Amino acid sequence: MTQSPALQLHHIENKPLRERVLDILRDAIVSGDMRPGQPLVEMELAQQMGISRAPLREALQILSQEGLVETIPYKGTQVRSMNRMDIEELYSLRSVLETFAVQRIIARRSADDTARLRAIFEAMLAAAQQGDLSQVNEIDRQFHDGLIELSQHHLLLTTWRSVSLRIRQVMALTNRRNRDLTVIAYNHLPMVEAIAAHDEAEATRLLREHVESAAGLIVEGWTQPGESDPK
Amino acid sequence: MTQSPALQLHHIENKPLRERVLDILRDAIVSGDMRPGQPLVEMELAQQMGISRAPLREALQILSQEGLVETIPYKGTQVRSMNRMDIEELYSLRSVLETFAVQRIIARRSADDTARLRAIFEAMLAAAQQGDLSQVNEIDRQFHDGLIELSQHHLLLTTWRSVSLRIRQVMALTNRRNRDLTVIAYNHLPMVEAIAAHDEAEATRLLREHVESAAGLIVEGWTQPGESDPK
DNA sequence: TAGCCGTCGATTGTCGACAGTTGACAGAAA
DNA sequence: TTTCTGTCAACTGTCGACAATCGACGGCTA
Repeated sequence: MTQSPALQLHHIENKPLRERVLDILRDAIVSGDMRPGQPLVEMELAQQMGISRAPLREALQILSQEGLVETIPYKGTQVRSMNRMDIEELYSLRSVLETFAVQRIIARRSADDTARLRAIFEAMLAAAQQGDLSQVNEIDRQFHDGLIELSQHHLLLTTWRSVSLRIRQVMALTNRRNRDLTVIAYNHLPMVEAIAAHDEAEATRLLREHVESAAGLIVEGWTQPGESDPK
Repeated sequence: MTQSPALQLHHIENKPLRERVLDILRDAIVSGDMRPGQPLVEMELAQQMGISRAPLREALQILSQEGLVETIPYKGTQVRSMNRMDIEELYSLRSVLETFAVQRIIARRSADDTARLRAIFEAMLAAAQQGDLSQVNEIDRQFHDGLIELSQHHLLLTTWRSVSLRIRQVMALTNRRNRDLTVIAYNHLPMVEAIAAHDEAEATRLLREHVESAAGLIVEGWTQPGESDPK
């Protein structure tokens, strides 16, 4: 028998524990629930999740590679703390990567691309008009992730993931004052239009400006959280 | 007692097994001793090195994050194979990262930086004149690593490491015809001079050209090794 | 009192054994 | 034959126990 017809059972996925643990911990870190400097004791976490240390350690390895935690052999692991320079580096590299993505998008001149970006912008605007901050943030993330994806550069995507995770962490740790959400949303429009117009110079200029202003807002009021500044 | 005077004992280092294993495997891969597609069976490797599977697995995790091997849950790990597109992505991202580094170096306008680059160039030229291919390659690596280091951007350095490892692998897997070594060496001189002259436009143009020609040489005669091309 | 050194608890590193998953193969059913 | 199903071997995933390391504490000696 091939298959009884209409009944569609959905895929039950069986990830290794390591990956489920990874998702949980990563989420806790980038959401700010686990704060910089917080020690991650293997036994403790494993017990808490009801698993053994092996898969937990493997998850920590990966987080370490992603730059979210810091492990010192024979000493332990803690959530990585960031100082001003880390944040500047983060945002400057982000700017470089996104610029590269935009250049590739423009070079391809695909109408689908601009349509998708426009759609994301519309969604962001709608959320902004309803004053839904977290939704705006979520869509903003989609917008920038979208730029990278549309560039169709797999290695860039991989590299981006690691940078963007830490940016999310930084944003979660920053208590932003509520600026006007619709202004934030409209900030994205010129960039979409520049891409649609295949105007590389303008698009990259706008992007750089966009990222730099974002960085500025963050760096400005730092020093509170993970004090790893002085020496 | 503080210390008896002149006797200098050098540091005996005690890395976890995981890291020593990592170094060995990484080296075998980027040197081309382990070829793309080659399966890495945990039990086999562990036995061969006389250790247990735990630290070996942790090393494989990291290699996987570095993009040197590919792991599929419950199936296994193998040396990652690369097709033409992978190589194009590798070199295009490399170009972006190095360009960024050069811009930062120029912005800092440090005489020490240019002195160091000049010194590396001199060494490369000397090796080239003696026809020492592997030495030229080694110094070429130092040159490009040097650009990244001099940019004083820690996150960039981290990102670079992963890209440069895979580039080394690609180069090791390519049977280059022996071009004139002194020509290769002299190719680096204009870039050093452009940096010394703080001429950003020229420096980035030269760099892009440099990387693109390198990529061209590789991509041209590919298809031999890790055939993961078709579908 | 000041400096050295053994001891100890907490935590990470490593190991060997067992459980679960996969793909291939052989044999039963149609 | 062809299709399905049980079985098996080769792995990877997970576990609990043991070994090694580190920092701190406290006693010993000068």
